[in-house]
Amino acid sequence: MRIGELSERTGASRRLLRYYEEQGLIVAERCANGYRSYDEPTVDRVLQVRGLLDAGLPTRIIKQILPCLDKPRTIHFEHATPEMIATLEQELSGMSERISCLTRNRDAIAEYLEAVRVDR
Amino acid sequence: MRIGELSERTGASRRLLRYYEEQGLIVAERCANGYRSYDEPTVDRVLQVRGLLDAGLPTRIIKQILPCLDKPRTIHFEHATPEMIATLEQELSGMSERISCLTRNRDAIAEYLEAVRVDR
DNA sequence: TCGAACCCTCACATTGATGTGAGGGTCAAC
DNA sequence: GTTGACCCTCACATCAATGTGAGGGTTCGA
Repeated sequence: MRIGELSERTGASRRLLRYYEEQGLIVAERCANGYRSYDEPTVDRVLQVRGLLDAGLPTRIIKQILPCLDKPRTIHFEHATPEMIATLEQELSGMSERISCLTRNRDAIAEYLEAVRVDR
Repeated sequence: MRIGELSERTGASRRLLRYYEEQGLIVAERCANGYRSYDEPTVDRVLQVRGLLDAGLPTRIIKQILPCLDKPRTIHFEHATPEMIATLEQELSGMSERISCLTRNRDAIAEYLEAVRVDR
């Protein structure tokens, strides 16, 4: 699949897809004419990247954790250096904090909306 | 409390606190000499703002939802315009998506860490 | 009364994620 | 063989969240 189709299927602009590649978040084959060529799993990959990005993680971190999230879940020990583990543990707790903050606030908003709806 | 103390207690730089004020996220009294003066609840407010910011919400949105999140939970109907409600509903589902994406990935990371720990 | 440790405003710099546009190939269909 | 819809690279623009520093007041204790 070429960049246009990937863009349509993921909602990410072409520019952005090239940026993700530049950041090492996705990879692209090249056709003889220089066009980028993507395989099917890249679609999910891009969606996951966008989800994480949207959740506030920087590309730098996403790049680090993506290899651990591949399916089928092969444990890539090459990535499991002590620093890597430490980074992951740190990011893990950061994500948990983020999740609870988001959840707390989402629930508060839901509660507010509920109250407003009922009360008028 | 002055800006220095608030900064220390929240972990936000002085510069950032002034920025939040500029964005309408927090308010500050002024002393006779022009110094900013904050009350106790501002500490929590700043922490909440930082949590939301870190979770990926822009100040523009945070500013809109903050009034709905005040405790004691007074329903501020002035804010409850139809557009406001629509914005909130939209933001609500966005947050839910974010939460599930974050949760999914956090769990995957936890699982990975678990596997790596056991396996070596 | 001097210095340290605060505070102020203003304004320019930076970083990360994006948009936009110029200048130019490729390719299929007409 | 030209047109339209793709693709390429490069580079400058933008926006939000921050950093940083200049230039200058206030407060307070030695």
